[in-house]
Amino acid sequence: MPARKQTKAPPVMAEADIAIVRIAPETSFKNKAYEALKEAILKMDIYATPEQVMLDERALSERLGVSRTPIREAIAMLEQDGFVKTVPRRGIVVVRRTKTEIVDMIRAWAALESMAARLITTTARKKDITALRDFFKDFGKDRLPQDHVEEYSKANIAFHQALISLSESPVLVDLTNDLLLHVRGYRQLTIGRKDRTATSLPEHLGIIEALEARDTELAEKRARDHTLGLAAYVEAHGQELFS
Amino acid sequence: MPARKQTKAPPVMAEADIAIVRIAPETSFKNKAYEALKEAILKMDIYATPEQVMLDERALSERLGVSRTPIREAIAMLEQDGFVKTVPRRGIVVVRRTKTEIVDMIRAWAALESMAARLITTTARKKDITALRDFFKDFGKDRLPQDHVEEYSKANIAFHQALISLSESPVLVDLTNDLLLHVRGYRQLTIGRKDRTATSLPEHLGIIEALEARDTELAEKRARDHTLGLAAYVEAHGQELFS
DNA sequence: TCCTGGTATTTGGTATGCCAAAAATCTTCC
DNA sequence: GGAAGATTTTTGGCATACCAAATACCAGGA
Repeated sequence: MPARKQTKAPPVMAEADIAIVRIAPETSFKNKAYEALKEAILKMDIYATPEQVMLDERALSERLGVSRTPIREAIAMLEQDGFVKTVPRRGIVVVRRTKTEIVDMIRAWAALESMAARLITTTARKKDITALRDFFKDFGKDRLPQDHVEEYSKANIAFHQALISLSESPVLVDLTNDLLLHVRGYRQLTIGRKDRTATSLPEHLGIIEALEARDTELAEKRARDHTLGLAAYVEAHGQELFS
Repeated sequence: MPARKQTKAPPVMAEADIAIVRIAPETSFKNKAYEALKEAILKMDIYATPEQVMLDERALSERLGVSRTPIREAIAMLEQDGFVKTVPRRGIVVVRRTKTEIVDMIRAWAALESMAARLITTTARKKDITALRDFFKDFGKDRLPQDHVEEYSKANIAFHQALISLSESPVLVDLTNDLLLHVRGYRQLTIGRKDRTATSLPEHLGIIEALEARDTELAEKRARDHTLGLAAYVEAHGQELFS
């Protein structure tokens, strides 16, 4: 049996020199494809176009410069996430949610966030809670949220995510983020549009106050009612937002 | 170019005769593998063995009689579910949850279930709510739950799932089921063991009563507190249950 | 012109084979 | 006998080829 030639130079370097960077698993193509496709799907406004958006394995593999195999694995993952649905010999379709489904998701979000609020009152540090106000420091009497809907919407999302994070519950954080990704698919519904924006800020501050006061029940209720309010809003005014 | 021979007989049948059965997409190997592996993982007691359980793509493909491709796709899906974690050139390991993680999951479960309870008070039919009692009809003064822990545990799970279903919220149902699958991994913790079993039944009945009374706040509170009680129990007595 | 049979093409599903990194095993030299 | 080093084996990652079902497309006939 012929010996395999060795081209690798002997490692003469000194050990334990710099903090080992964990070698960076250099994400596989599968994961890269997953991230790329996920971002692409989230970026596009799937509710804007009349006909459903389809994906093509081969086209994607060419665009991303990899074979179909990792693409298919990425698609399988996206399907688990509910972003995509592959129909046997038809194609891969980007899932469009109905108004009912979105409302349903927002309710679940409300449930998770109210639990987060509950937990926060018992574990979070005062300064971290107070820091939540910073998300809205750019808004006030002289700069109304309803006059900067886009910007306020971003602050809104950031606030909610920061809030959940304070619960220090990975499960709540992950589940909520997943839901948020789906809900945010609706561009037009920038998380409570102009008319809701006005009441949004005071409610947020109310939540923060309850958290600071360590009033578990009140914080939970306010967090829940706030998000349920959004659900009700979408349910009532959602017609025009959906196809 | 040679013509492809046609073996299909011409369909001379009368249309609109029998209800077309939609052909049944005959789940792909990928999905079959997913289901099979998922069930296998849930069936095994991963917390019983000292060393972590590993899966081998090739071995699995042989066992299931399919190639590695569908197996890998199934693995990718299971990884999304959090049941499995594949380490690049090491292997595929069945994820073991820590006590903290389980407690965290139960809290999320509590959040979702309390929201379900809330919704139920406003939408469910009286008879459906009352039917929830049936799950415990085999237990009473003469047949205490704590004397039939295994059986009661099954009724327990069934009750909770039926409860959530009554909310008619697919999102709540799906999210809860996913969490349940992970939580149930702990065989030893048969969802509140003997000592908790005693208080479990009355609490369940309390939830049902609140639902029947359409007392939204109370139902929510009872549902939440009941499950949070389990979380607290696991957090307090979980040491001996985990490695 | 429009329908019809049928072929070509498209598309996801699956099987295989090879690669490189790691780990396991074996060699060899001190 | 032990340890460093080379080799084999294992294992997941990826590319490729082929299949069958579904569809698109096209020619021929009423």
